[in-house]
Amino acid sequence: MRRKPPVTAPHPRPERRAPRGRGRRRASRSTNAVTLADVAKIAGVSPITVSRVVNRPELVHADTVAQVQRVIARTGYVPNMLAGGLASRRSRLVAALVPTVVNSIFVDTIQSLTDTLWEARYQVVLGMTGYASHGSREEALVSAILSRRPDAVFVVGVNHSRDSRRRLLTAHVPVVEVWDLTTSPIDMVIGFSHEQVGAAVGDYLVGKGYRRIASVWADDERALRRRKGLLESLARHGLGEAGASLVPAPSTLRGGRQAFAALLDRGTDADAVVCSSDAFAHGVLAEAQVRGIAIPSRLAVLGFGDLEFAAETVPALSSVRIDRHGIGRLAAEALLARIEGKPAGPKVVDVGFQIIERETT
Amino acid sequence: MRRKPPVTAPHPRPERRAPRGRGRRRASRSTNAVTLADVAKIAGVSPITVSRVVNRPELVHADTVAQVQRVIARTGYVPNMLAGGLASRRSRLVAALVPTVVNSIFVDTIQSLTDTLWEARYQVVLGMTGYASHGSREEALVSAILSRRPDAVFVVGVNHSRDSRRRLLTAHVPVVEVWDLTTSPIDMVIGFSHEQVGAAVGDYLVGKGYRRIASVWADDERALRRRKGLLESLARHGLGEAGASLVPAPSTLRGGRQAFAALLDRGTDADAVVCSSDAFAHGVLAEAQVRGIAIPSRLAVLGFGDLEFAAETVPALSSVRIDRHGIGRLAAEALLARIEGKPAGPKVVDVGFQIIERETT
DNA sequence: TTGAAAGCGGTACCAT
DNA sequence: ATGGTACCGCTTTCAA
Repeated sequence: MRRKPPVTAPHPRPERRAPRGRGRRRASRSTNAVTLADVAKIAGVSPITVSRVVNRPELVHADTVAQVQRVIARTGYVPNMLAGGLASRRSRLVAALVPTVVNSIFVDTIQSLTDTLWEARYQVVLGMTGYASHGSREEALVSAILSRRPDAVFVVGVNHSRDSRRRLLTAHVPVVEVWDLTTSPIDMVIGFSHEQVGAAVGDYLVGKGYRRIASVWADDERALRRRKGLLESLARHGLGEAGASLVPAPSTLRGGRQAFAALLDRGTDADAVVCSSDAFAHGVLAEAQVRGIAIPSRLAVLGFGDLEFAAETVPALSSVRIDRHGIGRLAAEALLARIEGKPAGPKVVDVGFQIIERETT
Repeated sequence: MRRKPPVTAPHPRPERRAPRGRGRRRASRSTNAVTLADVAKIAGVSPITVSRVVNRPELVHADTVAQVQRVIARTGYVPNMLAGGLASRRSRLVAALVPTVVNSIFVDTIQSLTDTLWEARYQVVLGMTGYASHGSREEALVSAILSRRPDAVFVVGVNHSRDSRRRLLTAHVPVVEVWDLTTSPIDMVIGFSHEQVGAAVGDYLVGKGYRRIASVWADDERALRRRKGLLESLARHGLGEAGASLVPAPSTLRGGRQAFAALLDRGTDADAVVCSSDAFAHGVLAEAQVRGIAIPSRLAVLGFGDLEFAAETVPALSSVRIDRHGIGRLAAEALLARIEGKPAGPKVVDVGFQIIERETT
């Protein structure tokens, strides 16, 4: 099998005479790329054998593998996954739809998703949908991304447009919705209840003795559901919201600072401020520092997300911890299982949350 | 009707009876997806006409367009870009290789890149290479990503492994390296000189009267080149570095805070601390606040990146502004131009930088 | 303006 | 363990 034809450079041969199986054409947009067929010819094996060496070497004799891999290395062959995906109906691509990666609580989740999928030889195409308040392009993005024929879809949130949901359903692809909860997922959902977070925060603060609770909030859909939970909790305790300041998503330190300043300028008498994000809370701390508002003695502050910096602010920020990495990893594992056709796991996974008490409450 | 040259047919097979142009098989992995051929049949036109309606409707009669689009809408047809990309040799995909998106200064650049490309109907596949200090997987990623046949590649940094560089070169695809500068780019480079940033920072601080300048730094390659520029500037002024504390990338508030604490615990007498990132600088501010170190009267602090929060810290952080969005947009435009085969623009674009003086210096 | 034929570069299926 | 054949779904070329 060591048939080694005079191997030189892997470049377009002039030899164009013999009726090869299928006439070769070399399209105009020259792509002098080495193909699997080229490798096969040089290695003196059939194309399918090269394919196996690349994808399932355990099916091929070790000597053949070595021989073929040598040719691959020498020629610099790079598989064409467009062709492979088309033929096998597996793109080895997972689409991830997120509102944004800027100042975002989702990046750790994406990181874990990507890392876990990478181990399984999958790659992630990221689609940024933008927040609804900024004119979401989720629909166009769903179409665009489905045309890549992803083997699975990861999407933040559970409330999608009718059209998006239908497209996702009819794509016949595993879908995991994350960072929220619903009883009727498109396919699977891994997240937590925002209402519960809000309620827990309310109960916690009231339990600590705070009575005049204000909020600094992003006009993001999930965030607003947390606020709803908060207000319901307060109501149960016979309390109302002691003022609120809404800011457009995404959350930034600046936004939180300005929102809190607005709250103060309106003359709030709050003894606690709940924020829809740690970034906002950080902004509140900054503004409080400037105005000489003692925290937590005069004002408590609570964030959301428990980002890495929360433990390091001054004073250290109390927050709500979400297992951001866990969500990404679990999502990847669930999708992989579904792609492999493994028995379906639970449709709904509640990863819960945890209030982390630090110095600001 | 598929006609094979008789000469190649080992077993001249009897003509398929099927009246359909090409025998349909419906592979086992059922993909009851509507194809372009299905749409064509229903609409009573040829496949190529449907293709034109989707991609270049201006070439098709308006009535035909309307008719076909109606069928597309009704059937829920979603083009298969794997097939399209394979046939046309255009994937409409741009690969972006970045160290990380976590706590990252690159996200705005990615955002602008993505947005600009989206307008031109291109999508971005993000590859996270990881920082060298964490075991970079750039090489594997380059291979993996090139197998998707991107129409262009965007990559942070100019120092790649020999292998990566070779692969990128032989991919025969427009490449833009960003966030750094070199006289010998793979193809194009859009960025700024890190040495110059360091030097400018040194000159600036010395000019402001600071003499004992310490640094809180990430062990990232580009960051270290900024430090080199800083040290050279100090040397020119007859000064040395008044201590340094190195931290692993990526930059976080925590890392900066801890590094600064270490510096203090070693008994530094610095009158200024330069940080390799705004996140680090923010951490320095936090630690200074805790320790009651007055800023800037007792200690000046300077960041890098001029992230959105820099203007809002207390006191407001002086920093080095980079046109993060501009780099992303310019990179997208340069790549698009090259994809379209437009006359090549400049190979090297220096977007410069700007020292933003606020309250910490 | 529209269409027929011939691939693009792989993989599935079935033999051997 | 390896190979022959027929596609995967779309676009290109060339012609009408």
